[in-house]
Amino acid sequence: MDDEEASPRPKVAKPPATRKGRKSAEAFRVAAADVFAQRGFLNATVLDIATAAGRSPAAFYYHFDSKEHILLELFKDFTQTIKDRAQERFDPASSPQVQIDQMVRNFYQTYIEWLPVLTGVFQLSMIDADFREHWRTIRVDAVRSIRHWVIDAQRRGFAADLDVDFAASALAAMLDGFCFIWLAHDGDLPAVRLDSERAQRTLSLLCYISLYGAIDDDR
Amino acid sequence: MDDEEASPRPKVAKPPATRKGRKSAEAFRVAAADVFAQRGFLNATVLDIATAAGRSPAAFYYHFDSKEHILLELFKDFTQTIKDRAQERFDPASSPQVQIDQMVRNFYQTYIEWLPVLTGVFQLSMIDADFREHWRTIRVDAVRSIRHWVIDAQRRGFAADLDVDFAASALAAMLDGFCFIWLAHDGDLPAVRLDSERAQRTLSLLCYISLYGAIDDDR
Amino acid sequence: MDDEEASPRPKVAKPPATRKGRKSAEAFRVAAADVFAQRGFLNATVLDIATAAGRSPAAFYYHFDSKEHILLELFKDFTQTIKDRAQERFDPASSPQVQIDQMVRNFYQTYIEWLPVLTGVFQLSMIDADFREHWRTIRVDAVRSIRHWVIDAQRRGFAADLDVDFAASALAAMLDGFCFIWLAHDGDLPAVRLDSERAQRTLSLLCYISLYGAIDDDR
Amino acid sequence: MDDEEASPRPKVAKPPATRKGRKSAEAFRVAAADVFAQRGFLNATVLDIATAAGRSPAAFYYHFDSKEHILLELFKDFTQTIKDRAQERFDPASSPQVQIDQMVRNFYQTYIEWLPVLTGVFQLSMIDADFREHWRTIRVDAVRSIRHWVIDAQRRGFAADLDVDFAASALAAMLDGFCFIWLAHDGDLPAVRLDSERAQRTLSLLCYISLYGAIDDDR
DNA sequence: TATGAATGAGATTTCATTCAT
DNA sequence: GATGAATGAAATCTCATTCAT
Repeated sequence: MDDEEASPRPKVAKPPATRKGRKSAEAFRVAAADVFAQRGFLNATVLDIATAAGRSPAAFYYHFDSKEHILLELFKDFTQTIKDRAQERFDPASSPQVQIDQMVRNFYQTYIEWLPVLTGVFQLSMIDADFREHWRTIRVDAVRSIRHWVIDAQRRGFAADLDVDFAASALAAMLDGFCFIWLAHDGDLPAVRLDSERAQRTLSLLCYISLYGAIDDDR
Repeated sequence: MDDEEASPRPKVAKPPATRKGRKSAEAFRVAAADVFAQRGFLNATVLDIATAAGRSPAAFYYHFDSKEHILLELFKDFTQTIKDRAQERFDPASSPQVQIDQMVRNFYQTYIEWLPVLTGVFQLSMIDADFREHWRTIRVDAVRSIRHWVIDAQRRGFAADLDVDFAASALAAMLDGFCFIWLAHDGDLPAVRLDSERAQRTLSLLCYISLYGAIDDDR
Repeated sequence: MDDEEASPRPKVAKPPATRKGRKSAEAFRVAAADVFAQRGFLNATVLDIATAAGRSPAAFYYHFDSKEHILLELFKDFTQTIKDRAQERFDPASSPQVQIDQMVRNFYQTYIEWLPVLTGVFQLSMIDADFREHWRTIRVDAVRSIRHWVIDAQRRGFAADLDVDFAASALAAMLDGFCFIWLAHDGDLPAVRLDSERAQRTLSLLCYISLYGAIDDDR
Repeated sequence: MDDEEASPRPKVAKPPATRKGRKSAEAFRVAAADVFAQRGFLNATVLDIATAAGRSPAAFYYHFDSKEHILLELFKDFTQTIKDRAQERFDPASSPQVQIDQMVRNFYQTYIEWLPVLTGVFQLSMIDADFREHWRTIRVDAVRSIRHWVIDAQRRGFAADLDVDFAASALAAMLDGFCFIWLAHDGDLPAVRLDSERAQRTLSLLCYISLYGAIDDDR
């Protein structure tokens, strides 16, 4: 007689086979995103999600392995979407300023759209090493894009004094942090309300100027 | 993200009366910062802290009301220190670039020094509405300072197109986010190691150029 | 920030420090043995044990790691007792028949005394590889003793055709199985009630005769 | 060990009507035996069995009332087989030694053949009162046969000092226990590997000698 | 007959926090 | 001041079993 340790039941994540199943899994996905958005991933319980989905906790475990796993799935949806979009929206003919502007707005919109997933992954990244890695992969994409801007700017004779990597990382942090504060939370300044158009324009300008603006040496 | 806790906590933190008491409370403070730094606030347990302090969990509750409260106390130490420093380090005679540089480096150094507290408050801000407020107060200081830079720059005829509030918030997010990623975690780019001097210089430059660099109108 | 995986909290089993603690741990031990005896180890829950001990389930986990661990501790008590006794009760001067008789009765009495532990370990051995090993160690002691009888008998010209190892194992299985059936359960024959004296005598005789062929009346 | 379940189960097992149904039920039977052998009855889940049968858990419940019931059915198969064989293999003309030898070998072979069922019933007997009874019926057959040997031996002037019932039970326990340890598990002595021929011979001899005092070489 | 999906009931375990000493 | 011991309240997860199709 062997043991449970000897041959652990392999839990294979199989996709739902029937329409009912697909509907249910989808209901859980939606509910999870909702709950994550409202309570935050760390505060959310499987019971919360199941209740929001109008299903039992046990049903949750029929479809997903754990709270972490459903987040992971949402995250996969996210990365896939990002990948698909990346190829569409790129217009190499336009000027750097336009390109930067497009990218910034793109980032901003995506952040809004995927808020629960992004904040969820971020929260979990504080606790779990695997998700720290996932979080990094999200960032790295943005950082690399921006890195190209910096290199581009330097080729054209600007931004010579900037360290390419740190500058890219810093600007990515700016976009990321700004979106987090204003979209996931309520911003930092008590009296100020978010005006998305102004916000995107400002972010876009900051990126562009910081790369293509010249230092005034006659200060 | 909303929260739910509302029960009033009648306990008042009493300052330690004896030398032994003071020593113990201090040991807990140090231990808490250590543990928060190592495991993160959310992962840390009171037992962890007590063990690190060489004391019992029950003793912890003699000195502090809860895990949250000791973080709060550390946080108060932090705000006090910041306030004290703010008055020292300000040199109104120097040029904007120098002022910005000093402020950025100051921010960076403070971040290093208070890492456990800052990340702790940040983590807890994800879960607890009160701490979300505390977190905001940390940020607001930085944002306000930077806001003055922006206004200054605009007075001198630069950065006209930037929204004052959003620009300030964005630059603060840049500093904050960059420090978090590179000081609390390992940065975003796999192969790149942190060079604090270059990093600070780049951050400083980005802030300055983004405010005082001119847009190239002949794009 | 490290992770829970990186440095799992080491749960060291420390012996109770105060009288209260010792009393409590002992209460759990007794309760566990009771419950194991009544419901069987596999059916028993931590809640059962805690209730029987007049304590909370959480208190159980203060003293022991798991249901398995408390059984392990009881089992350690058992092995220790066995070891201690083994040295007392051995009289090398007496005849084989007497020695065998003593050993059989010893085995029988020990079985009665440690019934809950022995059946518990046995039950768990069906499911858990580690406990299968523990169970084996219990048996091996008996088997080795009996093995010496067989060798002795063969030296004296008896039992020549028996395989030493299998004979020893078989006789041990007889003692073991008989005790299990009649002491842990109700025996096999519906109408027959246990008479311990006759039972021990019969077991003793079976062992002796099967090795020496006949009863030595002049012992 | 007491039990608690008392609720009446009104379901009646219906024999499969179609060929497909029979095939399926049979597949479950085979799979169950396999799984019980591999994981042990207590560790086995209905899902395991269904998976092994290449069917769904729900289908299992179409054919059988519960995990216990399929074991019960296997067990019935076993008892039937035993009954059938009992009448074949008995040769009243041969000597006691030969009869005992045949019976021992018969027992040993049957044990091998029905291992999953026997260990399953045994395991369940630890938890469930009904199955304790079933287990007893398995044993009782063997015990009664052996009881006849003892009475026979006593009639011929041997084994006078043995208690008939306990002796029979003890010898049955020896066969049973030995087979369990060496066939279901890996035996007790680390270095020793099972040699079925020697094992059967030794068991047979032990039974015979313990009753008749010596081997009759002129049999 | 068969299945994917669903569920109730329970067991384990953790942890912040309190209490008696 | 300090501690060992204790606990309530949760959260996670498993599994036998049922149900709609």
